[in-house]
Amino acid sequence: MAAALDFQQMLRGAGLRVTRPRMAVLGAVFAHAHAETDSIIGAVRRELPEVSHQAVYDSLHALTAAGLVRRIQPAGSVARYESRVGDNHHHVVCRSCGVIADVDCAVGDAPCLTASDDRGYSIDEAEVIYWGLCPACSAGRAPEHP
Amino acid sequence: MAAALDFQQMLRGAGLRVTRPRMAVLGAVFAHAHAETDSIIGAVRRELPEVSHQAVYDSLHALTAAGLVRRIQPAGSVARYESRVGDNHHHVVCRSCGVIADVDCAVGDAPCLTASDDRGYSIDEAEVIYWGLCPACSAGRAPEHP
DNA sequence: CCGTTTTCTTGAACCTGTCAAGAAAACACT
DNA sequence: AGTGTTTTCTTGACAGGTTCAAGAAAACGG
Repeated sequence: MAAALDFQQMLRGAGLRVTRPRMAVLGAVFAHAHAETDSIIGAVRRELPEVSHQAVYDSLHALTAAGLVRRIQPAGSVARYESRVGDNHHHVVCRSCGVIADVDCAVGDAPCLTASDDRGYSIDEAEVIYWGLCPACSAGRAPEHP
Repeated sequence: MAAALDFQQMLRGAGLRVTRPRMAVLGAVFAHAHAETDSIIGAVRRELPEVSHQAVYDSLHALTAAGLVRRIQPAGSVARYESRVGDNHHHVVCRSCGVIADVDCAVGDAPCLTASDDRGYSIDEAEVIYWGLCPACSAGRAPEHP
């Protein structure tokens, strides 16, 4: 777990101003992987009860643009954020309850970055999402999100 | 391009009732690849001016559930639909103008369907989205969607 | 042709997320 | 430290895509 000082350095290193809301948002994203915006707002407010949701949205945008966090949004889901950036991992999403888990890239370092025919696009990222059922849901147990 | 009779058979084959809105929606999805919901509503109304958007949403859900069309929704985009199903192709999305193109799967038939570590999930689909710039946008020309 | 079931119409609501204006805070410089 | 400039946060309203709910209409089986 990264500490307050680390977050501060991360912000400065990315050329961003250090503010309480940003520190709290960064902490929330590191503490809760794949958290949706609403959860992040909740987590931030436990530390700083007065932050506006707008501040959280702005912070998340700034952090995403700076590459400190990554935004993921599987179809049918709201935006989620995670702190693992730059390590080319992918995600498994449960069709039933929506839970997301990380999956390291099957093929190596930057594998999928080449399409068979790139259609003339200049590709800079390959995103892989595996769809299926999480262990709990495939076992027939009640999903987290009924 | 598939004709009305084909659509009718597709619906029946999938155990769905044949209704005018569904026929029109199916036709619209086949005619316009990667069309967003709004465009589909427009296309359907050119044929059946009185359909409600709700009927289109319901039809799209039914067709998607039946596997006749596929719903795709890259992050930051609204829902889009396509008629190529079951052939394991993927998509390139332009970061600038949002245009989507099809890409045949690089590795073969059902390649990416195996994650290095599936985390206990029972995976049934691997979705790959390549992000980059389309030829027009990377050439610096004005994007379609300024 | 009739009854049952599914689907469509109508109209309203919801929920993320964004826009806009001013107040407050952070940083650079002295 | 103090000050000025720039960025960021607060407040409040708003937007667009999608869903919910109730009743009317249409499709299908017999």
